[in-house]
Amino acid sequence: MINKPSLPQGTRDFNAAVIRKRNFIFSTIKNIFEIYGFQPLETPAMENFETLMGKYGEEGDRLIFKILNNGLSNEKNIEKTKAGFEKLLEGKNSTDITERALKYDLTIPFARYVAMNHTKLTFPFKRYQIQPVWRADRPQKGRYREFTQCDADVVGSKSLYNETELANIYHQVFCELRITNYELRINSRKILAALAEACGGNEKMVDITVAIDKLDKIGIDKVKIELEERGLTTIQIETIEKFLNITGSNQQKILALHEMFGKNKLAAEGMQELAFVQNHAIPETNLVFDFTLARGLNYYTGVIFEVKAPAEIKMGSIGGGGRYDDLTGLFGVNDIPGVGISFGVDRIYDVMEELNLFPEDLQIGPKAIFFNMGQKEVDFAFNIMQNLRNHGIACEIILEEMKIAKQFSLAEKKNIAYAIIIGEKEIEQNYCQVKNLATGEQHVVVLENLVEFLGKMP
RNA sequence: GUAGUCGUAGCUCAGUUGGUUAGAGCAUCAGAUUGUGAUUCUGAGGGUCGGGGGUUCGAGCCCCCUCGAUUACCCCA
Repeated sequence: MINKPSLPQGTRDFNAAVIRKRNFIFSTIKNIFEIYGFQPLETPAMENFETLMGKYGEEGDRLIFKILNNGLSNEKNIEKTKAGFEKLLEGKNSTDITERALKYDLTIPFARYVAMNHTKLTFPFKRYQIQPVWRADRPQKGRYREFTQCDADVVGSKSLYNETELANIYHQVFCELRITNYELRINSRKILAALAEACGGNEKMVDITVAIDKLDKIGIDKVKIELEERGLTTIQIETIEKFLNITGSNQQKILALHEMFGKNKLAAEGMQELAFVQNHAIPETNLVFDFTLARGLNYYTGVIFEVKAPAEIKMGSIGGGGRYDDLTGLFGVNDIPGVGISFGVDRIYDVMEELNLFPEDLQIGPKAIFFNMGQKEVDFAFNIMQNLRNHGIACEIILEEMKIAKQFSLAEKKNIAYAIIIGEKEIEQNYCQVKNLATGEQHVVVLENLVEFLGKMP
């Protein structure tokens, strides 16, 4: 009994039409990365499990796709396998069962790469990376188990100009994709740290940020309840509420924050960072200071970014990133600060599809197709076709005999621009009919001139 | 990991309180029509009703399990 074939949950096949649209996004992003001086890097689909473990928080670890070791049932491994499995059942991980995992993002593998190669790299080192990543998350709208990230990171530079450049990359990419009303939210972890300090200490930072990050979604009252559940006192919650009530323009927000934190050093630094980015960057309609922005990943230390899709689309963030002081420290190489951003191509695709933003001329097939007017004619046309191909003109020939009407609809489905008809008469008199399939216009072209003719036609 | 909704032809969907052999439109194929895409007409093929089990004289419909899709939560791009 043969089962119906299917795909693993959350994965997709991409047909030609989809790939052309995806490539449009990829090439737009890639070009701009290159213009800003970033160089490409690719890393393996899988990493050693230990490389990824513990880098994304508890929730993140749960979502890493683990790869089962080979040879588990091999006699000499069987004791180890059993012991390892016992550990798994206790909720622990065991390298006796899994030594490798699919990569979860591009940042940690990049940090691993930098740590491994830091003696050979020239700093500041700028790389971009466009590759699929995998997460064992439950799929839903805009969420896939296999999706592609486009990252750009600079390591070995503390300059805030990097943040500014990255903000401008976001702006330039989204303008080119015509997602003009995207929103780039930025915050600084230092401001959040200052808030945590004002609320009884750094160890409260995670609790506070996780809760206030949800303000948009669940509202102030529920945030307060969550803060209470997380052990914050009433006075501390009042402070946080005051913090969350800061609204207005970016300028007004800074003023209010200034008033609230006074001379607090961390807060002042954070505000300075945000102001710096704003002064060198993009329109305020796109750049929004958002002090509630936290971002889950623990390794961020300075400015953090998150890109929101246009408000009319219900979609999570379509990009994110931030500054990390010591990412490679996780791999034993200290003092390499960095900052990076990421584009979520799959979500950008969904947004563009919904807003109908893809250019119409992306769907191009071969330029010409030779109709089948009989076996002898095919034989003749084949050589003409090869000559076109040798001149770089994409074309094909219909090898099966079929009715003319069908040949036309076939050509149309393949998005082919021109039909070339060579029948008995044409062979005798050394010409062909070239029909523009979009307009219906038909030309008589002498065979010697066909390359030149098609070369000139759009 | 938790919860809701859904699953009938290639696609979009009908299908009565459970009742004969499960339907339509579109698409496909063949013919009218052996050198120009349309229209029209005629005909044809196509279904383990997601899968398994149960209740029943009888299940596409009711019950249980399971798989998949989708949406939301958690978290995230």
